[in-house]
Amino acid sequence: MPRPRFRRLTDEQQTRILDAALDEFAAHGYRGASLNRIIANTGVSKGSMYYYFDGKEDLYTHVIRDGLEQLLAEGGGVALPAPTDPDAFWASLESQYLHLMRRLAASPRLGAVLRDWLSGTGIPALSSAQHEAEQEAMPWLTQTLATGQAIGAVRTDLPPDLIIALAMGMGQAIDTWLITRPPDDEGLENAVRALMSTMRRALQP
Amino acid sequence: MPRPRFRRLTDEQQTRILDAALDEFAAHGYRGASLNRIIANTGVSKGSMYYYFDGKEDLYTHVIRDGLEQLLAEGGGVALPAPTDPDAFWASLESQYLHLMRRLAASPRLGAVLRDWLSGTGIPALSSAQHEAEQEAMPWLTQTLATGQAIGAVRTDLPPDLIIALAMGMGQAIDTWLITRPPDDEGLENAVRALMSTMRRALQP
DNA sequence: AGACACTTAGACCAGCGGTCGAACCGATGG
DNA sequence: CCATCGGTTCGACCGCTGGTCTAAGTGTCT
Repeated sequence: MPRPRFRRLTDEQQTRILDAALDEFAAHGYRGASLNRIIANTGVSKGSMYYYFDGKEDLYTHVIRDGLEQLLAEGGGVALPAPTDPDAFWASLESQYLHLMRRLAASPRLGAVLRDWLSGTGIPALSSAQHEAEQEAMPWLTQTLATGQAIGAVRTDLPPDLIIALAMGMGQAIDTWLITRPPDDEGLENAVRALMSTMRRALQP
Repeated sequence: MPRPRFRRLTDEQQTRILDAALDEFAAHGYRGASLNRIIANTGVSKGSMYYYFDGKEDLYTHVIRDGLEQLLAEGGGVALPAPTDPDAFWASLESQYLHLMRRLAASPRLGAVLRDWLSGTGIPALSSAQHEAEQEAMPWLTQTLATGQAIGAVRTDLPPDLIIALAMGMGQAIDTWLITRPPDDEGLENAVRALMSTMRRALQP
């Protein structure tokens, strides 16, 4: 989504800009972030920044997409060998979720910015960023849901998007709850286990 | 939370200001709202506004608290005669929740501003507003949870605040899901029923 | 009448996201 | 060798934001 010009910069310049942006967005969220500060930390001029990106939202979208890609790329996104019974399905989900949470815990800046993005569903100015980046995660969600339903692991008496919304809502609840705790790995594992069993109670047929 | 001076204004002036604020906050959320616009619509001068309120956040907090109070006052907050068996507990919860949602559907401005407030948990600038207004709803939540656990309607193997977080997360999921639908009353009733049964699955012992 | 606290008013501030025209740079063509 | 022309860089500038501050009004009590 950045102008193609941006991709023509040297990698060093690109990462320099994206890094400054990630810093700022992670520290202050979308609305609190100052594009001027990002620009100052980058060293590039304002005119150049607006030459590369359409504006603040465009830059934000790019940071989010980049982060999601990076997060899902490493084995998180590709489906494991399709489970054929409910137990295996939920176990696989749990391990994937744990994997995801571990990666998020390992890169706090990315975690902060993604959480900010997730919570900002209602901000109208960001609807395009929303749409843009949702394409990154949605296919995985719907497909996982579909296989879950196909093998009888997930109930079919609710609209699919409602099921997804419920799952995401519970996940977010656990996530924000976890943030307030000391994030040792054992606690994380327990929380994820608790979440998945609770989710299974709610979402199985 | 407004300065005491504000309460000394005539009721008409107070509602004039609060109404303009509600309008603006409902239309643009906290961050998108323009205090200058509120001031212009109010007719009062900037100096006076800052004489009554500490600033934007203070005004927002007051609007939220006022709205919550108003929402919970009319029979929503007071506990029904304490149910003594799980079925009654969940049924009572369902009816209260339905009542709440109906009232929210009936006053869209209040709904908009409360949703904005709920989703903005992460905004650090609003943490005080958060704290302030949470006092309004928290006691009811914890007490309801406690009675639910006492009569065996709610599981006790998870930390109480986690249970509350999960319930709120599911509620929010349903809520935002509902917003995208045509909000006829029958649909609302079905959604609430689905939510409460799902919540019960997840949260009962 | 004078003093005093309360209230109102709006000019002013730094910072925001975003725009814009001038300057710079390397390649191309006469 | 110079002119020209896209692509790129730059920072002054714009209208707006939330917030501050001082000066002027207003009412009341001595």
